[in-house]
Amino acid sequence: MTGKPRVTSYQVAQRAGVSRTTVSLVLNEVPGVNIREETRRRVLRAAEELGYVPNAAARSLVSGQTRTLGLVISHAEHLQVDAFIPQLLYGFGLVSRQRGYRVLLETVEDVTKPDAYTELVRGNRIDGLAVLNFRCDDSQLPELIRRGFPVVLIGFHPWPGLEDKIFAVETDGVAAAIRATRHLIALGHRRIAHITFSPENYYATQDRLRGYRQALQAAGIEWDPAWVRYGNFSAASGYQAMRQLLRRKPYPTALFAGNDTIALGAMAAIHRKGLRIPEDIAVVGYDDIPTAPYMVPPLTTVRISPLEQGRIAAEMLSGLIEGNPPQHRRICLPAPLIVRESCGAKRQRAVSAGR
Amino acid sequence: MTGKPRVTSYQVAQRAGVSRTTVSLVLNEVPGVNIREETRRRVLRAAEELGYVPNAAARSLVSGQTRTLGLVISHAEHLQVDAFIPQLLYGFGLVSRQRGYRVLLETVEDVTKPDAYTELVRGNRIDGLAVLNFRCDDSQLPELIRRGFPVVLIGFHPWPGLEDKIFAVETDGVAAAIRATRHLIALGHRRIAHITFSPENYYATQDRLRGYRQALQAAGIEWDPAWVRYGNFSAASGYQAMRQLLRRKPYPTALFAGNDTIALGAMAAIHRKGLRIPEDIAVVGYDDIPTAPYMVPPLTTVRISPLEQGRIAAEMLSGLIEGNPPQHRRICLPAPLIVRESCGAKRQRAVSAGR
DNA sequence: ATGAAAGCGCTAACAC
DNA sequence: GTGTTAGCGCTTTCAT
Repeated sequence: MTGKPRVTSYQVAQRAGVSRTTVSLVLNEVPGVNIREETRRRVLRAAEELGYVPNAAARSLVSGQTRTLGLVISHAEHLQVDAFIPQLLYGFGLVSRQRGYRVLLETVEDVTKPDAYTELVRGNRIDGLAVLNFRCDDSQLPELIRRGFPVVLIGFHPWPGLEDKIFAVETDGVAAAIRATRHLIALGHRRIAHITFSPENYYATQDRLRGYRQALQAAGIEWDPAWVRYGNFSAASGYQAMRQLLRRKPYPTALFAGNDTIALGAMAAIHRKGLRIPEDIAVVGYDDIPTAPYMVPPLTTVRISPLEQGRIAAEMLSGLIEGNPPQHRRICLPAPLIVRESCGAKRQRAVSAGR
Repeated sequence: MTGKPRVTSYQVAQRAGVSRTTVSLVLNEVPGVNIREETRRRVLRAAEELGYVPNAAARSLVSGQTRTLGLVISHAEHLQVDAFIPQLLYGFGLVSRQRGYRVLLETVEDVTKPDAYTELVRGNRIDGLAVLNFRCDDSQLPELIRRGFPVVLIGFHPWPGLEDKIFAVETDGVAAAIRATRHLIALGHRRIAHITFSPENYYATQDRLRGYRQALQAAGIEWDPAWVRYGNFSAASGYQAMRQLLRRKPYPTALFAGNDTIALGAMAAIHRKGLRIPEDIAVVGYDDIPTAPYMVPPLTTVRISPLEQGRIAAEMLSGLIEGNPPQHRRICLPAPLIVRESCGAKRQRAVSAGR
């Protein structure tokens, strides 16, 4: 396919007038081996001139290492609408590259058929695995973890019997949801609706629902199932769900949306109905996507840090692979409530700072 | 690292009572080789029972193939704010998986140091390369293409002397920008502003600027450089740019935004100024991101098809690798103008259909 | 129809 | 210090 003849370590050795061993020793800077400075130079020069790049397959065949990290994204279809994943990807890629790893992206559609990433592991394509949005009923992952394969979860999910073997980055979704809901309660709201994701979806979104209910309960507000609606991650689903909520009176006076995209859709529905935000209905979102400050009105929301989560996941994983397990098995990032105007706590003024 | 002993083709052969050759023959379904049905069965069973997965490194070492596609994203920081890339990723991943390829994601920060993906190629980590957002001054890629390495560009960029060697998916940005601008002109606007990206950025955005200018010129409207502002891909930059535009009178009566995210930011600035959309200022975007129908008001915009572009890129690339070059070297996707309400052509009514 | 043997490009234990 | 040699696990002629 390529016109150029392949450059192997043999060619380099020839040109430098040494053996392939020496080439390997020099290029890999093997510690504890002293090579004459002049030889060293010659090898480096030869490699440079020939544009030598070691064959990854050969190297990994003998070393057992691939210098590649697997990143599994189940529910890949969310890539289309969710703003969390790309930012995570960015952070993950950043650190991976810094540490000399490639990223193999595995987008999984159907997680119930979980052979997808197992093949990566068994086929020795990757040195470690970061998993996003895994399903509760995924059976392959626990086995992998139990066997000691380096795995980092993004977003934690409790696994009976495996708690002390799991490495994870996460945010405390329950606490954040409580904070968001309590904020609305403190503003005087009692009819607070919630739009979340289909029940069988992420564990993370169940957290938000749980936090929402706990906050209501703590405030002595009775929980009305009719005020909880299910959508997916899209603005369209938020729009639909909000329309349903607005179909019967009394309206809720506040909404805690499962994410910012849903919030955007819901806000469109509210505007359409001729109601004002936050005067008629206050809105709080979740994610703090980059466009949140520019919504109408600017969205009050919970800030999670996808970029940071990506960075940390890559750091933990590379550490794990290289035998430096992170100090803490579970890193829980803060998820502060960013108060803008959609909740009614602030009056209209300059756009709040972005991120 | 893994507790389990590695399963090699040897183990399978042992268990099935055949040689490794036979195992390879059976598992790879090598054409032109007849193997007794019973032997075949035994091998398959043994492999199944042992959970055998061929070692990728070994296989690629001997075959020279990796079954891996490289996807290079330069300007990786755009992952954070741009909605185009994740959708593209989704489409690309979808088709890649279908065709039996893995995806190696290479996020490049600094494209002027373009060793990044060259290592992938020379190190034989990938069978082909898809490149998004490459820079005009990238010097490695032409060399790769010239050598016959399978490369597909996402978004075309003219390369003198290489036109007949390039494979690309693209949309006609100039035509789309003309359509968008002309639409505004037809609505009676003559003071039409444009917010685009920094000049040294993508070729694609230069297209939009060019189309904008051509449309103005064709309508006999003088081009005023003061009405063109530069931002990056973010809503924040759109907000800032619009504020600048609103700083001096007369205001533009219409805006053609370089992308939807910028449009969102600009719309926030317009609202903040107490002006109405579209009555005071009409807005047209570019991209048709999934949330466009839910903006306030719903955004008139140009629909490009990132998912489709991703699919096609993966199709072209796998075809190229397997010796089935696509019929057309350059596939140019339509980019229709989706008219919603922000341009003022439609009056307020139900939210337009999503995508 | 099946098996023996060579070799892909590299690293690392062992000689010299 | 540097070269020789033996694999890593697989595919693939070439014999049988």
